[in-house]
Amino acid sequence: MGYDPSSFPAFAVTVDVVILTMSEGALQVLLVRRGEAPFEGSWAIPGGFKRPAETLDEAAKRELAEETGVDAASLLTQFGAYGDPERDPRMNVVTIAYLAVLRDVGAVVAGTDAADAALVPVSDVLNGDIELAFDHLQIVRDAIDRVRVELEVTGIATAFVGTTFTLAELRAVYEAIWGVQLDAANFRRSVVADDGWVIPTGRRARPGPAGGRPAELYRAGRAWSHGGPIHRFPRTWEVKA
Amino acid sequence: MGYDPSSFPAFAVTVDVVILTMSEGALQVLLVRRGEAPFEGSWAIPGGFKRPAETLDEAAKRELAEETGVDAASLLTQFGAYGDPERDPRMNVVTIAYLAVLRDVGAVVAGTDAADAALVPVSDVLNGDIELAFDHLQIVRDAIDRVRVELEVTGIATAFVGTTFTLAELRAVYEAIWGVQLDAANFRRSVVADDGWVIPTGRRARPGPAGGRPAELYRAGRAWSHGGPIHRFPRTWEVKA
DNA sequence: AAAGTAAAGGTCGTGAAGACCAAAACTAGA
DNA sequence: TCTAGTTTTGGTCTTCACGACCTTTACTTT
Repeated sequence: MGYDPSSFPAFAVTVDVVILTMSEGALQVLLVRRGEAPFEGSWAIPGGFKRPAETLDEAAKRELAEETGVDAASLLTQFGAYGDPERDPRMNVVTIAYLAVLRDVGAVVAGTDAADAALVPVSDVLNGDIELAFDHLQIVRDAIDRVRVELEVTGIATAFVGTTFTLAELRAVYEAIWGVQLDAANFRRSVVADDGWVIPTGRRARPGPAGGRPAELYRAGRAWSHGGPIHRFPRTWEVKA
Repeated sequence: MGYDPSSFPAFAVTVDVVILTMSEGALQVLLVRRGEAPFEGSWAIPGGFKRPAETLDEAAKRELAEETGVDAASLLTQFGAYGDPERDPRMNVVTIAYLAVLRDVGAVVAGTDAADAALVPVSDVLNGDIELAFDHLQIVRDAIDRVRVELEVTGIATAFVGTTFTLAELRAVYEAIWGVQLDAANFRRSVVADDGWVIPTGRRARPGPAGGRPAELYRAGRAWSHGGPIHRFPRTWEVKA
């Protein structure tokens, strides 16, 4: 690497966080309304400059805390870097994108550096109903792609629900993110067969307003480094090229 | 995002490429010997500064071409960003890591900005027999992790072999990367059942020096966006936490 | 010609996944 | 209190993917 250490192209480095949660049966993303140019007034995913003394992971954790008040997310993973020269009209900015999964945050607190913040359904973002600043639409798309495979390959699903949950709630996570319908009985079998992933508490949940047999309450057990209990794709795979 | 566009922390941004190939039945990584401090004389993965006018993908493609002469790799994917403040003793450097897969490159040409270059078995790197500069050991580890799941989840295996190959060669890719033994008959069944992934050419390969029935030659068909034909994990999954 | 080797093809048993049905346990309303 | 509706939970059955293992085919070398 033959270069002069003192003369290198300088870039701004930011960390952006796609914060996902389940709310009202749908997958939601936390957006902030930009308070200044460029893209003043439009929605964006929260983020900010990396500080010279912190790591990327620390920067992501800090941004998440500033925006939501949550200091420890259920999950916070880096999933991509974006550095197109024109992605920020002001200057050359390289951003490292993180995916955060939170159990439903009731009241979203607007962070220190955002004029406004809101949870919006990801479907509204993906189909273009809500326009995002910069290349944030692409970043959100990539985040969704990531969470979809993460759901299959790790035990990430429990990160979306509370500390105690019913199997129906857990099933709703898969159904919302994958956009499929899962058989309740078969789902239960797969999940409890995966010994240790969910642990029955012995307590039961109150049935909803429609009645029905009260569901058993579970809590999250161990996570998986590779291989979750539920799989999509009946065995027909999609073609890329 | 309340910041002053003119006063932001400046970083150096580099792109590093982990170049993998199969050679002599083992997974190999391309390393360059550093010609200057720091870590002068030790091995590193090739990389260099991102230029202000190019995208990250373009920078990776350029680095790959500079180092190997190959202008179009079978595969070139971004898989991680590294930005620890102390990762480079001279200054604050954020690097974006790419994974490149090449069919066996016979003669490795030392690039313009490297004193020396060589293919070394990844096992020698992973077990510490070969020490790498900076945090490049971690980067190579992550690259291997990535290629292992990519192998299962996409049709990436054909990127390691030539334009025409036998099923035994293809099977060797899986066996080397996953460190497993696969039954030749079952492997064949899985692969050809995945209609369109490999296409028989009708021609046959010359048997090796040990003799044996000549194998049919195949060429790569379409790739997969998700879901390859071969799966590891007999059904026992590893625990993370 | 005989022995050796690797590819290719077959068979069989196990087990996972999905479709579908039935029972259990609650709510709401008559 | 009784009945209808709803949801969870449990059961059965079929299908099919996967791995273990064996046989046949087509070449090599001696």
